[in-house]
Amino acid sequence: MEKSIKRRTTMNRMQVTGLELFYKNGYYNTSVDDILKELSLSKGAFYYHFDSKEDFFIQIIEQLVVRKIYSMLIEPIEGHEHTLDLITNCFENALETAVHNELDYGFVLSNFIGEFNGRNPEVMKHLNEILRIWEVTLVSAVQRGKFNGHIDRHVDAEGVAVYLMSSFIGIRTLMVETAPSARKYRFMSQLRQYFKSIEVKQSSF
Amino acid sequence: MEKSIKRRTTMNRMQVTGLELFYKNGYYNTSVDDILKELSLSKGAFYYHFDSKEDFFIQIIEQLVVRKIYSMLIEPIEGHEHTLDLITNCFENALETAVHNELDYGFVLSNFIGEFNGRNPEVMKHLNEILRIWEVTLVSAVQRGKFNGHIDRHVDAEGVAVYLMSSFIGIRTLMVETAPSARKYRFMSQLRQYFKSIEVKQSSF
DNA sequence: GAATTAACCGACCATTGGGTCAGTTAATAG
DNA sequence: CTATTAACTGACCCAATGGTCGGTTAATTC
Repeated sequence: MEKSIKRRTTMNRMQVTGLELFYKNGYYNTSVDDILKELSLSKGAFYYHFDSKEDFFIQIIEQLVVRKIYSMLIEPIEGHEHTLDLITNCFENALETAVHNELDYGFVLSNFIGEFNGRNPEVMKHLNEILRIWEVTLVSAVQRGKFNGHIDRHVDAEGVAVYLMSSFIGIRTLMVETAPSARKYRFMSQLRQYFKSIEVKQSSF
Repeated sequence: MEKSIKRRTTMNRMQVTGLELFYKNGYYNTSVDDILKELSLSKGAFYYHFDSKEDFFIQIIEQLVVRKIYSMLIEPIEGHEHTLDLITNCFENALETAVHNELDYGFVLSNFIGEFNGRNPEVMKHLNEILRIWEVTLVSAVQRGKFNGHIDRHVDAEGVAVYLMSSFIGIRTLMVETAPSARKYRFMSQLRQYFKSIEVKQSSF
């Protein structure tokens, strides 16, 4: 019976609140006390469960962020036919949560990359790992599309993946402050436009 | 003789070093002392010239960041003909500095947006202002292209602008850690692909 | 060359933040 | 019922940080 229910519950409460605050205020701008105050818990409780603030954060990434990103950005793309439709829907859904100002894991990702890049290699290792998996997923999705005859066979799958990741990360940054809904709509239109340009032309005669 | 030479020189030195460190370590993770140590100057000197750390930062944005972004991302686009070529070249150049790990103002921008969003409205005001100008520049560039007959007249200029900004901000984030040169190359290829899809088809008969 | 002032020094202050630890409480085992 | 242990408390430590202020130095002015 490794790790009792109570222990797990408390750790999870801390992680959930921690992620919320880290997302809102940034890692370096959120103190352990801030999180504890929110939960009416003490310093002792925190350091009983976690080794350090950094250890705490890495566990948040592994427990919460990775899983959520998997279910939002990875799994939905691992379907079979009509790759580009899958990706379109996936982005559509992921951005919709952003419109409603929910805790959005796509942005959490690019946010944290910005904050830790060049400062904390340990944390970056974990964030890069997520990016890598996302990239691999997209690349093989595109290759599948080429194989299935939906995507032009001259298309560079790696290129498409990088372009998709870029635009997604970027639109998430842009949606944070100004007119998220309008920007989402415009973004999705252009994404479809771009997709049309790499599709196999059905009737070009 | 408002603001003597000496004053200006010292302030500028502080700002340049400040931006460097803010870029490298983030705003909240860079102390005033860090900057001062670099320059062998004292606390007194700093608070003689600036009201606060925040005031200091805002002046950096206005003096250094805004101007640099103007010259890198705004002015090069304000040419006349062949809009899409202008934008392509502009992005190409801007990303090239990133490859060489130079202090890159495009990324500075998205970096700081991530750090200040929802935390410091005063600073965000300035950052959003830059984004707004960039957006306006891109929108009118596209409209010019439509007018000149280089861009398909059905194209949504605002949409293209948002899409371009997104992808640029995103690729800058992605280029920071992994294979910047390869990613830049792939990105530019896909950008050209996308541009082809909104160009006026020269010979569609 | 005395007076004024711009530019700068560095000791000091209050607060914050990560982390420690001796001790308390509550559940569980024997 | 007692002993043990898991879970948690909160006072304390210490280094760092933004900011203050009285004082010094060097350039300018008269």
